[in-house]
Amino acid sequence: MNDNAPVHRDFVRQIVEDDLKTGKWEGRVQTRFPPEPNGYLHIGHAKSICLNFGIAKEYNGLCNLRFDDTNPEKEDTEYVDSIMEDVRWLGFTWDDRLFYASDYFEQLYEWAEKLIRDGKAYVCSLPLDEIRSGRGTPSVPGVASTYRSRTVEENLDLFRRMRAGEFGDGAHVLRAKIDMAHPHMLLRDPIMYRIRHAEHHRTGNKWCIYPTYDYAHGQSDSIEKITHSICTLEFENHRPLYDWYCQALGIHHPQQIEFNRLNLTYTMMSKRRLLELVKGNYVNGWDDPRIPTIRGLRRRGYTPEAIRAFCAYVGVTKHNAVMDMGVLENHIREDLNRRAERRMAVLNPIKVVITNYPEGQSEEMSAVNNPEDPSAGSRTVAFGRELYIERDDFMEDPPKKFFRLSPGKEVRLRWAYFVTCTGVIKNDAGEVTEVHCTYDPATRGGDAPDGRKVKATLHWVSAKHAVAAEVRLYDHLFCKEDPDDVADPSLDWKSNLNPNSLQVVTNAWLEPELGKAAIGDRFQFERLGYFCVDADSKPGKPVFNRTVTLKDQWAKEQTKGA
RNA sequence: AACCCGGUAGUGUAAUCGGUAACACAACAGAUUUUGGUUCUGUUUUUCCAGGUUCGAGUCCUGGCCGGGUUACCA
Repeated sequence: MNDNAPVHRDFVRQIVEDDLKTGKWEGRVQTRFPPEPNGYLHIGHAKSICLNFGIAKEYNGLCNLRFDDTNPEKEDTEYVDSIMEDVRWLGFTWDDRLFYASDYFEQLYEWAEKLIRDGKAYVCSLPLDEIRSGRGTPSVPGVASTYRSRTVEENLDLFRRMRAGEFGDGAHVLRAKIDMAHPHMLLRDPIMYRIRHAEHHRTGNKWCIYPTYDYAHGQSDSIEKITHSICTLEFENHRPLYDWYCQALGIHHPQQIEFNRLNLTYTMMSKRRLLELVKGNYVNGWDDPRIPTIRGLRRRGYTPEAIRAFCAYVGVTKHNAVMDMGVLENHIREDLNRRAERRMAVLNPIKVVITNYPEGQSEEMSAVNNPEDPSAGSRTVAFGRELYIERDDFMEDPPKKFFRLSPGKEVRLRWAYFVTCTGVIKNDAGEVTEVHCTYDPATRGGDAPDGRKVKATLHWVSAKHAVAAEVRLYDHLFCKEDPDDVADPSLDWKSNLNPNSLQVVTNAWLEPELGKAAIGDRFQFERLGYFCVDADSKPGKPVFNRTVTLKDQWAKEQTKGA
């Protein structure tokens, strides 16, 4: 995975390159990532972050981090802090270019007065519902507000008194005077300022009027001398307004470019719904490894490199697309396959007794840490008479394509010996509680001197030396590819939540080396998947999260039979 | 309904002023393998429809069809 690998130019980069060629912005490239601090960042934001910071880097430009904090009732410093942390974790830096739309409130206010003086804005005192109904419908033109013809002096006076706090919430708004019959609903005298006696997380109680997104965003871009204002498709309709404000004010006018937002199967990206899942305790916080937040993915064991590679892979276009979750999973597999050291762990243990191995004896077997990376070296793994293997790796009465252990069959124990199953012990219920085997001392290390082959290699741990652990197995958050796919109209998307999205294994056994792992460390548990050490780990009581399973040919084979 | 945007293998993308459809993943088959992992090889499947312009159209034009967005004092 090479972040600097030549990628084909998407349409946004083509625009940037064309502008560079024609000298439209004097050779400058300046972008920005403008989150509203009202929620945690998710992988959809990662796509936007990679695009904005990526373009700036590729074309010797700059990318600002700007908080779009124009709605005090929904925003909080908690979100500001988490967003900065997540952007940094993803591997991007804004140096000293950290801005807030709230930094521009005074300038925005002055520009509003200018629009009033130019006859392009007015104070409207209609109640909310009348403003709404007055706007008409897409097919029916709107009706001019009775306040549309107020004089400049009256508007200025009222607007200043709005700022001074003389009126209650909703008593007046400032509207742009555009065209009440415009086919674009957004251009039918949109609201620029509303009265909100609310404390803002940065400006405190200095203001009681706050600019709307449309009145603040383009001008913030303009103040920062942004060249390319890249946003998602749902703002396409807002571009005429963006352009109108810049033109009416006669200020630096960046180009707004819209791209398609990222959608993934089996999950969802809506901030509102993510908030609902967290507040409703459907998941355990914003860093729950099942949700697609940046910190959820981080806790799950994803690397910034894998996320960046994925974002580059998904591409940038203008039509809605839904990426298969499997593609994201493949990216973390690809990254971790190269980097993660191998270890052995048994999640669903069944005991194996090597009946011809001396009681009380044990030995150290040498195991390669990463076959993809010779420099990762090797470690030793304790072997003994009693072992645990995966319950799924033994079948008393196996189907034809089952290569693993069964009575009379010989398999290899990874890095140890060939063993042959000689029998089983069962409990009163008829369940197998112990598998008996004999080993071939000549196969130490896992190779048979006589050249004979086995069809399977199993992972194992020594019962006497193994470390106990909790392992959390994650699956898709939703049962359906599309969480909104609900047949029963009385149900909503939450009815598609996967009840088995978290499975906690409390009696897993790990090879001794894993007892030393530190929080955040990532490993491949051989034949099972990639796992990382969770923050809930305590000394002597490690907790692992499964990041993703390995591809599993055998599991696929079994689904076919079913 | 009006306005805006978009339709290329199953999925995501490419084909850069019109030049004869490709890449990745998935799927399937095989090889290799001390992980049923990795790696490698091969196979299947594509321009929404109908006209038009042209020697030639995924690309341009016209008309349909389908999908998404918008109709917040959210962003």
